[in-house]
Amino acid sequence: MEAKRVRIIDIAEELGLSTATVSNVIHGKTKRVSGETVKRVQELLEKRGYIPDMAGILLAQNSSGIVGVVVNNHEKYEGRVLEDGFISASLNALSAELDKAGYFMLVKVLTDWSEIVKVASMWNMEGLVIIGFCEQEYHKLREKMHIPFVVYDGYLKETGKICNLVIDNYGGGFIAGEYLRQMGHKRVLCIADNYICMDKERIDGLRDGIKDGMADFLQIPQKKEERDVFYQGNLDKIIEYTAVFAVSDFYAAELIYKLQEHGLKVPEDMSVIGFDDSFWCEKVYPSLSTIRQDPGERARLAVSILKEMKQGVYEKTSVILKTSLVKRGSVAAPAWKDKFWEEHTKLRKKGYSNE
Amino acid sequence: MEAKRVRIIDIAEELGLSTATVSNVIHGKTKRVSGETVKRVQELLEKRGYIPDMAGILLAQNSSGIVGVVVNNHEKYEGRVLEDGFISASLNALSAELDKAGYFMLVKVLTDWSEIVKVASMWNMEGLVIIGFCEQEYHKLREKMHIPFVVYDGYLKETGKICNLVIDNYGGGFIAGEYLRQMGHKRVLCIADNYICMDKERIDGLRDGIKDGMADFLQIPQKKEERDVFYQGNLDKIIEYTAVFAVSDFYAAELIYKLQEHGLKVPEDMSVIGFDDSFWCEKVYPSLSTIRQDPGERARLAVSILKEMKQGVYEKTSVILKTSLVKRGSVAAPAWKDKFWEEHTKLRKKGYSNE
DNA sequence: TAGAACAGGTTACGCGTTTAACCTGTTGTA
DNA sequence: TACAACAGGTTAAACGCGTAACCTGTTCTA
Repeated sequence: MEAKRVRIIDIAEELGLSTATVSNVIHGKTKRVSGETVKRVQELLEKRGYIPDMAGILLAQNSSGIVGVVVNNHEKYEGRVLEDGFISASLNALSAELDKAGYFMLVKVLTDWSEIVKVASMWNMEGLVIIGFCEQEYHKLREKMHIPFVVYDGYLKETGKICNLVIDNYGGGFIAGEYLRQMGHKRVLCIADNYICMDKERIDGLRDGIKDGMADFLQIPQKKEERDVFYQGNLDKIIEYTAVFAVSDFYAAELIYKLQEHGLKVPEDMSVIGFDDSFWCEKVYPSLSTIRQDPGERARLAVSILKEMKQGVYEKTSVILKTSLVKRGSVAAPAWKDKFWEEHTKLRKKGYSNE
Repeated sequence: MEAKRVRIIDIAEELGLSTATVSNVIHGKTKRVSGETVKRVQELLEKRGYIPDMAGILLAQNSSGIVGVVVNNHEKYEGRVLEDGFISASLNALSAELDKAGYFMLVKVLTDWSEIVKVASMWNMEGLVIIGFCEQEYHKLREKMHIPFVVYDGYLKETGKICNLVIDNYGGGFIAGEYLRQMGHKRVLCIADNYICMDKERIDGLRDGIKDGMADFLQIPQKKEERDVFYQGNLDKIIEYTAVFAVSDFYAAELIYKLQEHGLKVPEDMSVIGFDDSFWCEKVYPSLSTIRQDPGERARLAVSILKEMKQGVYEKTSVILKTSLVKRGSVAAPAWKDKFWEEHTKLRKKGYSNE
């Protein structure tokens, strides 16, 4: 079990060389070493199964090759944050990109924002990807932190010096609205769990996309049980609309559930469109139409920007990432409701005026 | 940006002490240090914001506090392995448990099994959790690897010395079968992408659970496009059964999609039960009945066993984890099909005998 | 023929922390 | 009185690696 590990010095001694030469061969600095020696060293490294010890490397060159991925343990995930569609997709993409770039990925789910500096510093991380901390004082963090970091979907009052990879929330909302309008919807509802940051922008986009149509907003609770209660009391209101734009696939799926539970069909009786394009969107029935964000592109950007920052290029501005529309099965033309609704409204107005 | 980091020696010098004393205070070895000094040191550590440097710790005590989580990049996930319901749930639970135990989690998605030793060794990891490598020669790994590891769902010919946390596949299949039988099903189909390891045991369990009922097996392709083609040709066969047990929620959801796409209702026309209890099972409609495995329990076990192994207790035997039945909306009694089928069979037999 | 250039190395040190071994002065014990 | 025990430290070595600076001998050049 406890096989003694092979060190550079072991290789060097066995060949009657110095550690420096072996190190040079390992790092391809082969100008100073004869081809013959290079070959001998490489062969023995292979034969003995030399594996570098990060402890030494860390100490000697003061960088670890670790990139930290820090995820906000927001209570709305109820302790299951890494299972969320968007988060797990981001993690998956980051894992692939970091691997490709030769970095290691250390994942840390944090409840306490202030721990970030500590973790990054103790490991001498190459960089940090910060996910899910929307409204934070990133400029204060920049001062405390002496390594590069990029932020996913930060909501910054002042930009500059902070690299923020933010999804085009307005645009996403807009194309959702435009699509719904094209499909013939005139009364659309947006459901979201808050009215700040990203959600506000998505709603604004939706309103502009739907143009002369109507786009209302309904705030739903963040906790599952509260949402269940909420839907009991508010489904009536919701079904007065012909389409719902949910700010996440998660909420979209839940709404579809509630609707179908009450005997309503999607998309026949109600169109629903989500946001994110989670893994399971195409597995469920009706498959979920959604506004896609591309985790792969964002991860590629994140890693390449971290690299550039490492080179000293700190003036990286933030990037706004484009969304795209994914048409699936949960959106259709409003079949009958609009006509019904016109009638209903007439009747109701009559009723009122008659009273 | 480049604030000089505070080292033990800085603290020591400022107080006119040796680094050893400061180190002792940090590690609570306070027998050799006066209460007065302890207090002074602690206060200065706090004031200067001392953060330990893992490089030094790693070098000095030859252990990193890192636990690696290694995930098999199986092609069936098509590059999205960390988005899988079971995998992401495991990761989430492991993240929480490792954090609680004071470990760091380094996530590595591996295509090449043999890289495991290298990664573990170069970081002097405390331990390893190996996920998704079903049939591998873990005994050979044990010889090469000089740190503890636990395996998720390994399929080992010889047990002993390897700690394998394996789900009770037979039991899971059994309770699925039992439940379907209780609901009145007599002709059940199991769909799986292979007929080895876990899947075989689940099918065996299903057969015993369904008792005198019939449980057939159908192998589906691992690649999405091939499955699409497959379903086109085989949906007819599938709907001759009254219930389907899928070996993953993923496959269950996909089947439900295919069924509903063809105008069949779940559970009215066909009952479907999955395996895993993924995040989205309760979000979709019909919500997915499934055999639950508890990622939290497994993660707790994994971490506590790794700790024990670190103490030298290597004789940890494997653990078989119990599953549980989660009744949701995708299973119901077979309403009409059985009767229809009896008629159909009679007619067919007649037809044959007459020929 | 001086000395520059270069090939092919070696030596020495730094990095931050832990820990075994050592030191010194004081008090307790037989 | 001798010396053990202990409090409260200090010192120095060790850990594995990378690298700047240095060294030696040979060949090329003016």
